[in-house]
Amino acid sequence: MAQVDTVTRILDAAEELFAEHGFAETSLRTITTRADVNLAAVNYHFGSKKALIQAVFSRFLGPFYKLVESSLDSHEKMHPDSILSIEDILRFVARAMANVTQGDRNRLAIFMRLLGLAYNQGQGHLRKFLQTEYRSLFRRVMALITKATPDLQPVERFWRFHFMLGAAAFTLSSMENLRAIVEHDFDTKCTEEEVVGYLLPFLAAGIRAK
Amino acid sequence: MAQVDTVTRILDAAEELFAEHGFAETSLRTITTRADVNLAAVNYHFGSKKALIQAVFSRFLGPFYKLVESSLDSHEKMHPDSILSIEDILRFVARAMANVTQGDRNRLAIFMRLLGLAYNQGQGHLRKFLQTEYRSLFRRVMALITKATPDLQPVERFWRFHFMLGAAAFTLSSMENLRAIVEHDFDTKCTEEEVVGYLLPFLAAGIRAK
DNA sequence: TTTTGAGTTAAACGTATGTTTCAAACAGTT
DNA sequence: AACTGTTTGAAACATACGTTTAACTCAAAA
Repeated sequence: MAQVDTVTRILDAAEELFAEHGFAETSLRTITTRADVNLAAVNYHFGSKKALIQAVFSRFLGPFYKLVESSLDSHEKMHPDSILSIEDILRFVARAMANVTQGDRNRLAIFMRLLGLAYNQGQGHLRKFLQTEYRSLFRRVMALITKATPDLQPVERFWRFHFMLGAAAFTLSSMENLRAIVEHDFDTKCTEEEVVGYLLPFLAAGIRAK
Repeated sequence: MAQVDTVTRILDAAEELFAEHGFAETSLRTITTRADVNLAAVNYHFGSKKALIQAVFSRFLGPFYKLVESSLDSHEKMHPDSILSIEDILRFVARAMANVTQGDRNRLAIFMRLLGLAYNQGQGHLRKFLQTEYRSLFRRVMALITKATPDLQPVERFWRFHFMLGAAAFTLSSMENLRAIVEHDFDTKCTEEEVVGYLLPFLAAGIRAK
């Protein structure tokens, strides 16, 4: 076996390059070159480019999924019948993300960029893949949000949820650029934690507007 | 001259297809086929695909830009020294957008998609094009927002502004997809106006959180 | 009438893409 | 050491792309 698994090297390279340039704009040759792997390796190990894209998602979403599930489970075991506030829910999610991305600062931005692309990319196989593969987690979080915002109409809650998703995906995915602007315009540095600290109150206030 | 100008037919087709499938995923052949125009016409009239993308955007941005400027001008002439609320500012922008996009539903998605790409795409031609084309309007709106939120720290206002931008860009650019989900999950149809009607209170509440 | 020049057309060009092929190299088992 | 299934390697394949070319159309100017 090589120093690092071929599959892993491909996933690492693809993750970075997809986030940087998008899916259609990133060729398998660029990926395999950066991964220092033969071109055919992608089709051998993953089957197709589409499958590689989905694999990139799964590697991130899998651990994230389990972490959110387990932390929610343990919380519900300790505090049954408790109703989480929006802030609580967001903190749970944010903490899981921080845990999954820890060690690789760019990983959060990368994932958010992928998420944004997945939503925008036309009749994407990506969105359907995400929807079917991670429906139960989505529903569980959505159910918590529903309990936390009992006065909201379902449709409006749906839209506000995606407003939150958009605010997070957009800013966190271009965090690098935005932080550079902040440093230039305000002569201040922002850590990732500070940005998340700004974000969560914004989201919470937004979802219970009026 | 044909029934409709070749240039216009190309722009119309490109606008629809870009919104539907994205830029990289839309080929010139698809565009020229739908426009019922020869393939070479794009390169003859616009020079390149990049230039076509910018032209599509300019056709939207030009009128939008002028509309916001003039409506702000006339308001300031009628009510000098008045301080606009966040809701007022958002309504000005939304109304200009509605005016520019009226009659063609995809235009809003196009614009938002371009905006997202411009922010995400590291050093693409889009970002520079938008920055130079967009700057003075951006600064004017930002100044109004500053007056409307005097208690906010500049850095936090900067972030909250981009949270708003993100929520809008993300949801409006994938509005087609999201509306389909709403129709499937809630058995309800959402008009664009309704979505914007949901969006603005969310944004306003978010930017003055706490 | 002839000339001009912008507009259109069909075809081709060069390049880049995702994918496939098949022989060579490898690792583990007997 | 020989066999076996798995992984890699270099090359080719078929296709799709953006772009360019050069012949052609045709209305208006000279």
